[in-house]
Amino acid sequence: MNNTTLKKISEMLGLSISTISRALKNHPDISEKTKQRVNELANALDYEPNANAIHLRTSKNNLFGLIVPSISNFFYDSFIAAVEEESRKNNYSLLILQSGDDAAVEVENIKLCRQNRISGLFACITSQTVNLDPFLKLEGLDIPVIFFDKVPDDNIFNKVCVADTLSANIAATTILESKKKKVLAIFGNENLSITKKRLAAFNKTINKKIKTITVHANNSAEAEQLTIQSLKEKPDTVFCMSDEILTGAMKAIQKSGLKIPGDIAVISISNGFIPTLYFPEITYVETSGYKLGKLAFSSMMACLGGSTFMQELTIESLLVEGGSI
Amino acid sequence: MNNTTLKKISEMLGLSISTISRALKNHPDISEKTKQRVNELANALDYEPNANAIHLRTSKNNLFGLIVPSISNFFYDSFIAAVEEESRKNNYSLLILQSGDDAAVEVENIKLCRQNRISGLFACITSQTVNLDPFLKLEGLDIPVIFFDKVPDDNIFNKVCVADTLSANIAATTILESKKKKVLAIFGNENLSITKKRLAAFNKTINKKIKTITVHANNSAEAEQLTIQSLKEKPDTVFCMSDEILTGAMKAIQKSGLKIPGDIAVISISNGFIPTLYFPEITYVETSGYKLGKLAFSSMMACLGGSTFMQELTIESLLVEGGSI
DNA sequence: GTTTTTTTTTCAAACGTTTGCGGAACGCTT
DNA sequence: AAGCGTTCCGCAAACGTTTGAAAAAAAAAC
Repeated sequence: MNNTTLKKISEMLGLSISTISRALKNHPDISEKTKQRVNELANALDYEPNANAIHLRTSKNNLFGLIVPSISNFFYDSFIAAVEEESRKNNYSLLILQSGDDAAVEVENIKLCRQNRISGLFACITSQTVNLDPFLKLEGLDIPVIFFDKVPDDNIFNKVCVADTLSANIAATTILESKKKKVLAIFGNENLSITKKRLAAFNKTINKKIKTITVHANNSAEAEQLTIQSLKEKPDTVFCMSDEILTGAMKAIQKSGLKIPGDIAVISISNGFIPTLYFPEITYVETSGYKLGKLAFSSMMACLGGSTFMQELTIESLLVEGGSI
Repeated sequence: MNNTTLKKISEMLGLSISTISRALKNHPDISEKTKQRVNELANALDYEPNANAIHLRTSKNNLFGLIVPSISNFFYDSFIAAVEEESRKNNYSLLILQSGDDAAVEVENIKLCRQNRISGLFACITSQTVNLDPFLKLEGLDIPVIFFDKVPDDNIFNKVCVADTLSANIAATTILESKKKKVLAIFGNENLSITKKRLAAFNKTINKKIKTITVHANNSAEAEQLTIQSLKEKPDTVFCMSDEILTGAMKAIQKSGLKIPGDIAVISISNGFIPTLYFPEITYVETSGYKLGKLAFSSMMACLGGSTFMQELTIESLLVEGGSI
C-alpha cells in the first residue's frame, strides 16, 4: 500500500497542495474550517510527512552520525544511550555506525554520513586512524565533529574525554598512599592518545617512588598473558588502564590463586560495571560513558549554535572504593 | 560551504545534469572520455550524492528501524551490533531508537520510523505494550516487522527468540550427566514468561532425580544474598538462569571461598561475555544476542524478498564448556 | 454598485536526483 | 545523396515537500 501524500489529500479535498501543507502546520493564513477538514482526513489516512522530502526541500537533516569501534562495549553502549536519548529529545535522529576498529571501514562510514547530509558527527577513532582528512573535510562543510574517548592528538578539534590525566593521577596517588612497593601497570595500545596521557600522568605521579613494571596490551587476552608473565616479578599491586585490560588481568590473578587484596592489590580506571562483578569489588576511578555522552551532546549543540571555539572537555573522575586495595 | 551537486559539476563542465549522473554510474551511453572528465572533477570537488534526493526520487530508502528498551544492555548491544553489521554490509542504514521501556515513547519512535520511510523494523516491545496497532499499520504499509526477544503473544507476527525451553533442558541435562547430587537453581522474576519457560523446562528435565533448591531473584544483589543463604544447604552445583543472576551468584561464591569446580560447580544460561570473565570460565548454555541479531536480519531479508509467511524462529542453544562443571 | 481592505487559497519554483525518450552527429552502405 | 545504424548526449518529468508571491474570494467601506 502506498503512503499518503499531501497531493492525495489535496485531490480528495479539492484543495491545493500548499493549502494542505499549511493547514497541517496550523498556519494562520488558513481558515479554521479548512484546517479541520484537512486534519480529519489526514488522521483518517494516517498521514505521516515524508522526512526525505522535507530534508531535501529544507536542506536541514536533523541527523547526527555516530561512529564507534563497537556498539557492544560497556563503555560505548552507555555513551550511545546518552546521545540517543538527548538526540531524540532534541528532535534529531541518530545514525550509528561501527568501525570495527578498522580505519578503512571508518572512512566508508564517514562517506555514508556525508551522503546522508548529517548535521554533526560524534566520532571515536580507530586505533589505526592516522589520516584525519575525512574529518577535516566534514569541518570544511560546516559539519561539526565531536571526538570522544579515543581522540586525535591535534588541538584543532573538539573533543570530550574522560579526565585521563586526573584519573591516572588519582589511581597512582591511591597506590602511593597505600604504601605499595611494586606495581604492575597495564596500559593499552601505545599509539592511542588515551594511553599516552594515562601513562604520562601515572608515571609523573608515581615519580619513581616505587618500582613499576609497565606493559602494553592491545586486548583482554594480551593483558592476561602479560599479567601472568609479570606476576613472576612479584608485584604487590596491579593497575589497569581500562575495563578491557582489567578483565584480562583479573583472569590471570584468579588463575594464579593470589588473594585480593592480601596477596595483590588491584586498581583500575573503569566505566563502573566490571569492577562490581568480582569479590572483593575492584577499587576504580570512575569514567562514566553516560556522562560523557551527555557532555558530547551539549558540546555538539554549542557548535551548532555557532561556537567555533575548539576545545577539549573532560568529565571529572572520582575514586570508587571496592575492597581491592 | 555548500555541497557539490550534479548541477554544479554539469555547469563547470558544460554538460547536462543527466550526463553527469550517468557518467558517475558508469552508464554505457556515456563516452569514456566524458566519464573520465566527470570523474576527475567529481573527485576533485569531493562529490557525494545526496541520499535524501536519491531516496525521494527512487522511493527506496534502504533504512531499517530498530527499537529496543535500552542500548546499554549486554544482550541488546550485541543484538544491535549484529544487525548494524549486516545492515551496513547489505547497504542499509540503521535508525536505532530506545523506548526506555515506555509504551508512549515506543509509539513516538514508530512514528519517527514511518516518517523516515523505513524499509523494515526490528522491535523489542516494552513490558507494558498492549496495543499492537502501530505495528500492524506498518505491516499494512508493507513494512515488515521482526520482533525479537520480547515479542507479542499473537502468532500473526514474525518473531525471533532465544530457545528458552531448549537452553534450560541442556543445562539440566548437563547437570544430570555430571552426576551431581544437589543443585541450587536460581531463576529471575516469577512473572516473566522467560522465567516460567526456563523454570518449567529445567524442572521437567531434572524430574526430581536430584535434590533441587529453587529460588527467585529480581536482580544481581538478590541473587547474591540468596546464594549466600542457600550455600548453607551445601549444594554441589549452582544453576543460573541469566547473566544478571550469574554475576550475583559468582560474587557469593567468591566471597565464600569455595573453589570452582572442586567445591561447587556452576552452570548458567548466558549471552557469552560474563562467563569468560572468571577463572575457570563458567560453562554456559549460549543464548547469543549476536546470533539472534543475525537471524533477525536474515528473517528481515526474507520478508523483503517477498516471504509473507509469519513464524517464530529460535536460535539453537549450545553448551559452551568452561571449566566450571 | 464600486472600490478598498482583508481573508483565504493557489501558483510556481526549488531542493538533488533518476530515467524514458528524443535528437544530434557521425560513419557506413547503397 | 539518401537511407540507416551507432554512439553520445540533453530534455523534461517525477519523487513530496516548503514558501514567497500572486490571485481570487469574501468582507468591509464608501
